[in-house]
Amino acid sequence: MMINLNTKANVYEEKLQKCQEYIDALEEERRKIQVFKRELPLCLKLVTQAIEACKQQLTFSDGNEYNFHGQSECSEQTSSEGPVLEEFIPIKRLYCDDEDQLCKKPKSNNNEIGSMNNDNKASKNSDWLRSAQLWNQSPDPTPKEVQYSPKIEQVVEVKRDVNGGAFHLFKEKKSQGHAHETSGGGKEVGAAASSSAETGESSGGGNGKSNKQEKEGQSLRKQRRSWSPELHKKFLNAVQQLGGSHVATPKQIKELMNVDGLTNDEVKSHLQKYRLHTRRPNPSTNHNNTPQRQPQFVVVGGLWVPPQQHNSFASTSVSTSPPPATLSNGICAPIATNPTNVQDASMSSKQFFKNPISDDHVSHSEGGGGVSNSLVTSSSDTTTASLPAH
DNA sequence: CCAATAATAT
DNA sequence: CATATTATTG
Repeated sequence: MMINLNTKANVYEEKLQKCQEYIDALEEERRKIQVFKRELPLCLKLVTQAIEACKQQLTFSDGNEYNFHGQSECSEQTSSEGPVLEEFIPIKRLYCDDEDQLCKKPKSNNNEIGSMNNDNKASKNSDWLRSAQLWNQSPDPTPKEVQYSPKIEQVVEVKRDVNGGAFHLFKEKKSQGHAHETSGGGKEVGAAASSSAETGESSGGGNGKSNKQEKEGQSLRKQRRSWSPELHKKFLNAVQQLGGSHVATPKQIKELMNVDGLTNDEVKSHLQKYRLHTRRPNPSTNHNNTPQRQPQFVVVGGLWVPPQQHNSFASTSVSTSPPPATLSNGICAPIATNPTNVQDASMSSKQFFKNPISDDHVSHSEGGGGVSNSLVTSSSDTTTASLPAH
């Protein structure tokens, strides 16, 4: 008898302990999502409720030992809230799964998404945050609501004049040594995270599914991609490496840039514009003796600078000779001098390649292969410059 | 309303 | 992939 009681008590103890552990786990969980309480208010609430419920179970269970379905209650709550949460599918999947699991919710919807590794939530969180990309910065001054699901993106018309801001920002940014790409990305994660990401390709292979709304295909044009200076810089680098805008092919460029979420079409389009602009931006200005050949600006390490300046610090002898002279005797001597490719830059278009950015070799450590864009890069490009082509 | 520029169609 | 056209945005 006593033995029996003893074991019973033991079992009970054990259950109590388990319950306590469960509560602990829940609390830890809550602590984790505390950070996202704005984004996941319901989730937080849910967990809190669960904790309370379990605690109550603990206290009450003193009297009636066996109503140990603390969990059942839990699941009840979950299920009750479940429907409400349906609208926040992504969140639920991402963050509330754990609870579902813990609660051993009977219905346990094993969606295909279930394949998602539920393991380290922490890393998942960061992943989620990391998905922010450098070109679409959502300035969204009101962080309170983040759009998690790309599906409702059309609702978020918000302001997309962000670019302007970005540009200014970069302009001001004298970027010293450090790569703003990474650091910036990391630092601004919070802000960037609120971005709705374009069509939702998202990074880390989140949803491979084409989330094209099955609505009328016409209505959704892809979100305009804003070519931030950073992005454009990468583009330039890629183009340079490939030996000029005319030989570079969109696909190659895209791959060289190694920017995820960037599509061929986007690169193509940008390349098109780039070519247009590099070709003969402003014929009228060119009425000097050396027509189109002599660039008004040369690019140095990604910088557009007036030739004089460039010469001044770039070279010694030839520099003094004015463009016309060089043309008469030699072919674009100055250009040759300048190792960096001289994209014919006569474009006077206001903004296209106005180069506020001073980023010499900021260019990274990207996985795609080191890009040394600096002066040493492609002297081969001089060929491009030298041959008038068109 | 126009120019610029990105997306899409050819 | 290159161009042409169309849509969108400032």
